[in-house]
Amino acid sequence: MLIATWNVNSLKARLPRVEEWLDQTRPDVVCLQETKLSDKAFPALSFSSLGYESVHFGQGQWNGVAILSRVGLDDPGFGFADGIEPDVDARLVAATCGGVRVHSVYVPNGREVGHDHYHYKLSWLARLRHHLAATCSPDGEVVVAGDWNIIPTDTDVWDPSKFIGSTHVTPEERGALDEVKSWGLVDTFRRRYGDDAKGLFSYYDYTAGHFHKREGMRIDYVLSSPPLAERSILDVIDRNARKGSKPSDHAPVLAAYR
DNA sequence: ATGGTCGCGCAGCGA
Repeated sequence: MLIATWNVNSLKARLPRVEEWLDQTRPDVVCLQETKLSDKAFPALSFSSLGYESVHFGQGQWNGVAILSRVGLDDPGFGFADGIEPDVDARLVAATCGGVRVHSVYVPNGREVGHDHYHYKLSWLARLRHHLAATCSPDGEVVVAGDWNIIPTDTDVWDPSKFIGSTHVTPEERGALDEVKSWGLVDTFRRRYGDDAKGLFSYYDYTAGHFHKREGMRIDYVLSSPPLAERSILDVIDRNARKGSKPSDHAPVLAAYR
């Protein structure tokens, strides 16, 4: 089972690159973020012609998440199921694919430390943990994959000194991520490569040649429940997909299980 | 050179 996550930064702008990549890579399941499409505009036919069932949760213009699967796609879930008021944004969609409960997440950016959007980010992560606890068990096969907008450790960014006082690295954000992980999710990528493996990034700002200078951050990851993490056989970031014409600013991240 | 790029949608915000 090969599962991928990719923030495509507009599926409308990225569809040719996504189709090419699906054809070449043939993952079993793909979590997409930032489709920036309404559900009506989601190109389900493009994916079905490549052999993928799909589910999309969008709002148009901003956000929007999807799951593609060629190993079945059942019991779709849209947003939080915590019985509180609905999330204002389309940032979470779930489905069962090949026996795995898969979640595609687009964690709020936070904008600035202390900003309303920063508090929204922290509460969103707390709601995600509650959502997981209410809808599935870490004793089962669970994947939560997406754009987390959090740099888990200083190893996951090219120059931590550039991020002092900014979002993505604060103890509050890292603590909120740790709370989600402590429900029962493993970052198999970091476990595989160890804390001394540097320069492995999933996101590079479009500006100022950051990609070519390898100035990026690892903010996209596939987290796995322990039974799946035990069967992990591969974790890679597809850097090639960040190259060429009209790339997303994020690279796809892939995880495989035996 | 004190910015640098995208995508949205058509000004300026968000990332």
